[in-house]
Amino acid sequence: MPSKKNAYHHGNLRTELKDAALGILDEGGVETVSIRKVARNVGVAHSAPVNHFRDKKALLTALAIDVFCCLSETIKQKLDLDENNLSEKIHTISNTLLEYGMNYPNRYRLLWRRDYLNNDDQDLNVAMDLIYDQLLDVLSENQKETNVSIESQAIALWSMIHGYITMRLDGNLTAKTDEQSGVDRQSAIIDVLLNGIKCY
Amino acid sequence: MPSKKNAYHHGNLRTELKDAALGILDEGGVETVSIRKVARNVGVAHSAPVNHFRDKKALLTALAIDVFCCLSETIKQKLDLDENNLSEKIHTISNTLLEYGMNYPNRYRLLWRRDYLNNDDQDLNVAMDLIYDQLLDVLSENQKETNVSIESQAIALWSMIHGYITMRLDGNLTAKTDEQSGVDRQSAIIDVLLNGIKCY
DNA sequence: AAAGTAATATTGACACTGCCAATTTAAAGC
DNA sequence: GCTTTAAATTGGCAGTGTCAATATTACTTT
Repeated sequence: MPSKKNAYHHGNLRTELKDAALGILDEGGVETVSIRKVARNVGVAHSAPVNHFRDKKALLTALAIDVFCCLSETIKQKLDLDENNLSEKIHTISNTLLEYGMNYPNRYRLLWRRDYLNNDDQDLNVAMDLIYDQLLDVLSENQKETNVSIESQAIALWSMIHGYITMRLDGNLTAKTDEQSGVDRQSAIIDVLLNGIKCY
Repeated sequence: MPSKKNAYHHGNLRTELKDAALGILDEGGVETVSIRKVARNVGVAHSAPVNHFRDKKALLTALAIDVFCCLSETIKQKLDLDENNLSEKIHTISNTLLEYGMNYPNRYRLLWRRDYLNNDDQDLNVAMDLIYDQLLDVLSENQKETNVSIESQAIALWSMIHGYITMRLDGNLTAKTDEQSGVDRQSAIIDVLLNGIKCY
């Protein structure tokens, strides 16, 4: 039933709307996504989407869920790929997220634009937790005893990665190698977290 | 010359526009700020602001600059207050930023909404660097030799603080105390950065 | 003081937006 | 075959940012 061309009832309008919206999102960011433009690109009346997405937030939320799932799936695959040690796994997660953010900046940004999303959407929140849970899993492997909880470690890591990517995407930082160690900045800040600033 | 009431020429319209915009920003976030609404609140024609702010971005950029300056000034004062050691200074910066973010969530968010700001505005970028430079200054006090550069340490710290605040403001995290150490989460993640995750 | 210039505010308009209501069309269920 | 339901259409409303033309005031220069 999904293949009905030139029909009044489109058949798979929902999917096509998402695809079109994703295209517009990639192109110009979430601000440029308008329901009417999406409808226009699909070739359908400006009010047709309402049957599939209650409002603009519903459409964008659906996109964000897809992105979250895709992203956590990618991380999962990379982690499963080879049997790395703990610190390598952390670098892998960090690099995967950064790479995705650089490749799809507007998709990554959408994930955190809560003002454009239905924050109460349960599917969205479940999808968000997929990544955080992976961090928890990886950190749980650590045998060394620590002062603070695994949760705080995961939040510290998650915060740092997200903050760094955000700034990179916003153009506040540029891709550079660490002036001292010679590794790229992304790896350097992860190393800071792993080893500590160790003051005094 | 700033005091001219009931005059055709307002006198200090620019300042009043900023104040009104700040009020709307605080109330409902950057999305709810519209030039027309600002003009209405000030009691002036919908197109009057154009003489003082070229467009909406110019108005919001002016606000962001003020916020950045106010914020870095607050940090400066708190750091000068007493002669703390390095780790305490870092906690102070972190706490100050978080506190400001919790008190003025929409102002803090505005700082990073580069799509609403004139990114090329030089004053804005200078104001942004005020905070980062303070981080650099504090970290430069560290005597211990490190693997990575001060810059990477500052970026790591800045990223983590910003990422954490962002998530807190977005409701992805709630205020909690660390399950293990008993200190608040904000302090806990700073401690993670200071001491390191220490895996091997 | 008068005239001319620049700054500032007003009004009106345009194209765009999200959303809503009423309507038309097609599909599905009995 | 008829009814019900789903899906898409059209038209309209209030709101937006921005522009152009105009009116008003303030400042400068003579």
